[in-house]
Amino acid sequence: MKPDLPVDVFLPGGPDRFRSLLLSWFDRDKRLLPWRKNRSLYGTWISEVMLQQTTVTVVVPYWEKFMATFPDVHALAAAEPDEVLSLWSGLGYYRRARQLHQAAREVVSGALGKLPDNREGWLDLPGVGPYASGAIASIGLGIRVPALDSNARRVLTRWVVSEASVLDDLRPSHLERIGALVVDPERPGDWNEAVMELGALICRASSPRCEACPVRSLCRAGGNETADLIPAPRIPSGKTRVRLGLLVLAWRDRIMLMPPASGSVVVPAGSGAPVRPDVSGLHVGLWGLPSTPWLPDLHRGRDIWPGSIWRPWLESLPGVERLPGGNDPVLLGSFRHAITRYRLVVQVYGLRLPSNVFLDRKDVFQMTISRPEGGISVSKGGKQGTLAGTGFYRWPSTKQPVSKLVNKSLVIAANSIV
DNA sequence: TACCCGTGGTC
DNA sequence: TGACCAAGGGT
Repeated sequence: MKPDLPVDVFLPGGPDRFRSLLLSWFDRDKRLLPWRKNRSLYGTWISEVMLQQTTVTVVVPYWEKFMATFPDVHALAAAEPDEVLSLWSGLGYYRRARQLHQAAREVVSGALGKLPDNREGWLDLPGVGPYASGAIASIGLGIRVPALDSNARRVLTRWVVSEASVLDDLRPSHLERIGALVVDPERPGDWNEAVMELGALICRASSPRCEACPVRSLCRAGGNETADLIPAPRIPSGKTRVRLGLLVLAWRDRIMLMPPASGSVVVPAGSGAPVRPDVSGLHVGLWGLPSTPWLPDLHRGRDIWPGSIWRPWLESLPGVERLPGGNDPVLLGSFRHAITRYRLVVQVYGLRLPSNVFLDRKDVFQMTISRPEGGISVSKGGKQGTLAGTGFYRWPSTKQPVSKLVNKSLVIAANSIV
């Protein structure tokens, strides 16, 4: 793998044959995805951002709802940040939503006044990097540029490298060059999609289906039956074990949420007071359940977060000096969850406050969830609305009852806490 | 450069 | 249950 080797050594079988086989397969076997019908530049942009590190099946419903709510860049730019985040709730990587919204506003208020018509223009927008700018320019604008995501890198690497021992010789710059050379001049967008589709369906990271591959006859790794060794596996990074408690504080027909950390949270930090669930940049801009701080899980299996730790804070609320059943939340259960580099053990506590306690203190809780028929609505700063206008962090749904308590069934939790 | 940022599916 | 990974970008 030397950079001065002839092109046909870099491109086994030659680019024309490779393109022809792959595009024919793509035309026949490509998935019918919502953003592939009635293509638009805007819709392509939204899909590319949502698909970053996120699987297709997860993205589909989010994309459809997003497009229905914000059908064009003007609608998106005119939205409140909270509305955009709410449509992202559950999708993860929430910075994408904030940057998408910011980019829309830059587009609308910028000199151009419309979406960029070249790759460089896209690259200037927040949240659009080397890959996404190439994908949008080729798929949405028909410009002949590569779009090298992890799928494409894997496909190209296996195509040109037969064994793991020479992987070190294939530098990133070589891969970039190969990627740029091989883009189909007539159908650049279809080409980039085809390479990614092959990587997603056939040339998978684990257990590649070489027997079903349309370009197997040209593929060095496939021919050598070494595809599962290429490219080299990444070095895993360690997970930090963390334990935390969540408080489901029910009052009347409501569950308490705390406002985004960027807002004015008057609850004093320190002993006993609930905090926002975000830690060092996680869940920025989202509302969330009151939480204990995240602390190292040094005592596995032990209940080191008794619900009583919130007692001082609870007793500071008006009318909560002494509750009939005591001021200590009860442990409802626990679940495990992983967020990027953290492995969490989450213990969920519940406490129902008597309905005659007055809790409409905007300086403590700025939003609560209530439960009308047909959905969840919120009161926020005294105004009624629906949850489809407020982003909040949803803990992952599992089949465990406890997890349901803190997710889509917050309503149930409100009624189940006695 | 190596981290950091979420979530859900798969084996 | 846990490791791996998916249409990456920002710092």
